[in-house]
Amino acid sequence: MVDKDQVRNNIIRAAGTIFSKFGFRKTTMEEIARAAGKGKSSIYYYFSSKEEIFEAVVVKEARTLKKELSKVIAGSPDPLEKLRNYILVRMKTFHQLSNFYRAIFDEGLSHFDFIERIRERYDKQEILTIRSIFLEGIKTGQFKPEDPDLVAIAIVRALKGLEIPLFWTHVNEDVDIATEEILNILFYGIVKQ
Amino acid sequence: MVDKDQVRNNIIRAAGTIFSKFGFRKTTMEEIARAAGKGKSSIYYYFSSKEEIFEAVVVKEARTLKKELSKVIAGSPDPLEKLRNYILVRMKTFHQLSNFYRAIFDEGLSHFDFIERIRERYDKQEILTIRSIFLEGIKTGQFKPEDPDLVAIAIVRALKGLEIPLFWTHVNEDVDIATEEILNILFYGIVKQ
DNA sequence: CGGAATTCGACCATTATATTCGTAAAGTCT
DNA sequence: AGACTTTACGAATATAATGGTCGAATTCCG
Repeated sequence: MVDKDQVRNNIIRAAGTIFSKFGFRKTTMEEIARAAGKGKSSIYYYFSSKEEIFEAVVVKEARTLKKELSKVIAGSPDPLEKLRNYILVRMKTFHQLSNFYRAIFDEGLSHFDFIERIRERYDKQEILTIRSIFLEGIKTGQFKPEDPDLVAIAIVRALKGLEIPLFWTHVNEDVDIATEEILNILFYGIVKQ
Repeated sequence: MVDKDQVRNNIIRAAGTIFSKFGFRKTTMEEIARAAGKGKSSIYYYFSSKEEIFEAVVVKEARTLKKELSKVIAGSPDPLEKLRNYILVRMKTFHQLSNFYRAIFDEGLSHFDFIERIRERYDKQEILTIRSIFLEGIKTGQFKPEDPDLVAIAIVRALKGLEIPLFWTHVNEDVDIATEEILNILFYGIVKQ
């Protein structure tokens, strides 16, 4: 009982790396089991279905990302730095997990209601976070005193816009550059001069 | 007739990127077709099977690698540079195509006889190339006058050794470092001082 | 027009795969 | 040790995915 969670976590970790490489559909229980060092049937002792494993992985991944972003934000007192680092880390993570997240958007995979929920909650949180950074920046006089709600939403939309080519084309290398580019444009348009 | 080759190449290119991401097994005809902008059945007008497409991709990829390596070797007159660059480029390419090549080694996929043939020919060629560079280096006095055949084979084996963890673990980032490391060790043991 | 080249939807046969189940092995407690 | 619980897995199954075929439609081109 005590290390059932241990094994569960192990499975989640193993499954995570495979999902992130091949997405939901192309990942088989066989592979997950092998990567976790167990027989295929044994997995069902810990999870009732492939979807449940996927859900666990998504939840864990979301939590990790959230933690990482918090750390980044706390890392610098300068709102400008904060915003820059936040966006950079967020894009990098999404980039790494492109296959993984593609599974979420791909085809009929969107009928995973728990994903919709996570996604929605995440979007709202992200808007709030950016809004808050932006507000700080207004206070310090570094950002123009625009409506923070509108600006936050605009930025989130821009980031979402970056996801699309990120997940569908295979020209992944360009994304980092594109992100930097967008960041610069964003700042030149946002920073009070 | 004239742009049948055009379409064929297009299919090969499309299939190549998918194979390189997911390997032979996980890549479906449906995906290849979609990526090539054709219906699934239409693909069979140009290729008689999935294996045939795979073969075409492998051949093309091998040709590209060969060309790139030739260029690198011709690029520098210094045997030491040559060897270093050769190994670097070779490892980088194999690294990028890890999924792709994994398909070759995975499970029962090795009964693709044409792959065996390519592989064998490639290994022999590689030994000759390295041997030749090493001989140059002996002439210039930069390498110890060891038996070039044995040294070449040893190096090729070392490179092959690097492939294994390269293709099977997921800690891919470490490989570049590992390669550099090996290169340094190799040179410190090889370069006359 | 008329025939050849090209495309594709519908279909089939086979395979792959998620999940179940019965049972074996490994602990655990008394 | 023996009974009882937890954990593991091989074999079996039902279903979905997929490679490949075929004939009909569409486009090309003289």
